[in-house]
Amino acid sequence: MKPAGSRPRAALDRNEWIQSAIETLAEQGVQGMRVEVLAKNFGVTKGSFYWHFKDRKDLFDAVLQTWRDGRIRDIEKQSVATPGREESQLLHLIDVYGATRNRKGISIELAVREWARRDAQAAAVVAEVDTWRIECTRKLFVALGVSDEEAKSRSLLLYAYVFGQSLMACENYDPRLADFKRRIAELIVRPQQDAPDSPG
Amino acid sequence: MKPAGSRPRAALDRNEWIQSAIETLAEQGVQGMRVEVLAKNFGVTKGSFYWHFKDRKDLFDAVLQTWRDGRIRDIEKQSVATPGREESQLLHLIDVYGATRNRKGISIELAVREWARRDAQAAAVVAEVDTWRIECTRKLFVALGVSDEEAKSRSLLLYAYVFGQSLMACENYDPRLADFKRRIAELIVRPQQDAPDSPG
DNA sequence: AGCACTCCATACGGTACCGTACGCCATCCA
DNA sequence: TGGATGGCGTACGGTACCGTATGGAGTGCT
Repeated sequence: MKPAGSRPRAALDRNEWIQSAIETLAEQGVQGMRVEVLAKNFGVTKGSFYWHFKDRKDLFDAVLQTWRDGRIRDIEKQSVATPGREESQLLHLIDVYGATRNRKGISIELAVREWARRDAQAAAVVAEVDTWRIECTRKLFVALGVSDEEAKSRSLLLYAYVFGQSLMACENYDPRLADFKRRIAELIVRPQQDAPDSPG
Repeated sequence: MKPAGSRPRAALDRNEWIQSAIETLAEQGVQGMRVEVLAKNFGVTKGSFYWHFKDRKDLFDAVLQTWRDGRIRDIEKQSVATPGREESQLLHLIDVYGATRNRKGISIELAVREWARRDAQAAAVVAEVDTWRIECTRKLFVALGVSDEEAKSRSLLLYAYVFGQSLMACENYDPRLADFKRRIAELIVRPQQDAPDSPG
């Protein structure tokens, strides 16, 4: 039995390094995942790191795979179609990526995509995740009765919008921003523009 | 009169450093703008750099201001409303940011926004540019006859979409991708969903 | 007790940077 | 023709890293 909470320190495993690296990735980008800095955050030296990992690239690969697996699980969990509730499921999806909450998840997303712009492996992982996501929302749209083309288009728009939104700095543009976002979400999700809603 | 094309090398000025730094920014991100690397690209040493700039931050500030000024000029140029052509102007805007051409401009955009996520000054510049852009497209939408709220919402959607699009890796998702993008652009720009277009 | 194995510390060499101090050459100006 | 100044090279100290080599404390096994 291991001395789980003893003073010196519990032994680290690969996964703790990976989780810590992902947090650093979110905060500082790829370049921020530095061996000696991660080690210092744990209160150990890099001797420990090089016990668990061959080199820095080994950590990078593990981070990418861990992110990929987590995303795929999440996507499947969030996109199981519940007949009759597809529209609110889509709206919920947009809301989840809405930057105010889930700040950490968004940061990781952006950091990985930034990474992908300059690294082929990361780009491949992002492509895989994107394809999964679009496929799942496409099914939700199809369940709403739109054509396949329309469903794919709207899925693309949905994800491009949510990611692009988190890139923009418009918090102070208009106090009614939350209303605007609701309006946009409905424009994306509604198969047909119909009812004009009056203020009040 | 300066010896403009003499063999040794024409003297550099601040602006050449700044332009080179912006290219590096697009390719490698903020961390890539390194004094000694930029100098080596010019075939000089950093002695030259520190003649033109106080320090690295001085270059960073200049890069941000240069980008800001260029964007503001571009936005004004692209968004002068031509009565009766507002819809095609908006479609053209979406097209310009369409990643396939204008690759360099997009790279700079993304790099600056990545920068802005971790630097308050950059964030302020991005906020300024975003506000300008949204304001200009808002006017175009208003000229199309939609309400102020709708115009602001669609402007937000438009820019979030184009930036988000360049973050995604979906080139191989479907060969009809170009069609999808056209469809999306029209969904964003059209004040009212109306005519169902049949295939063929 | 003795040994192996796990996990980490220490120490080292090497690289890529930042910023500064200072020197050198060309040009312009009186 | 000499002195000021613009523009850059050279050299240095310092820091923050990566990766390796090796030692050493703790634990389990026999």
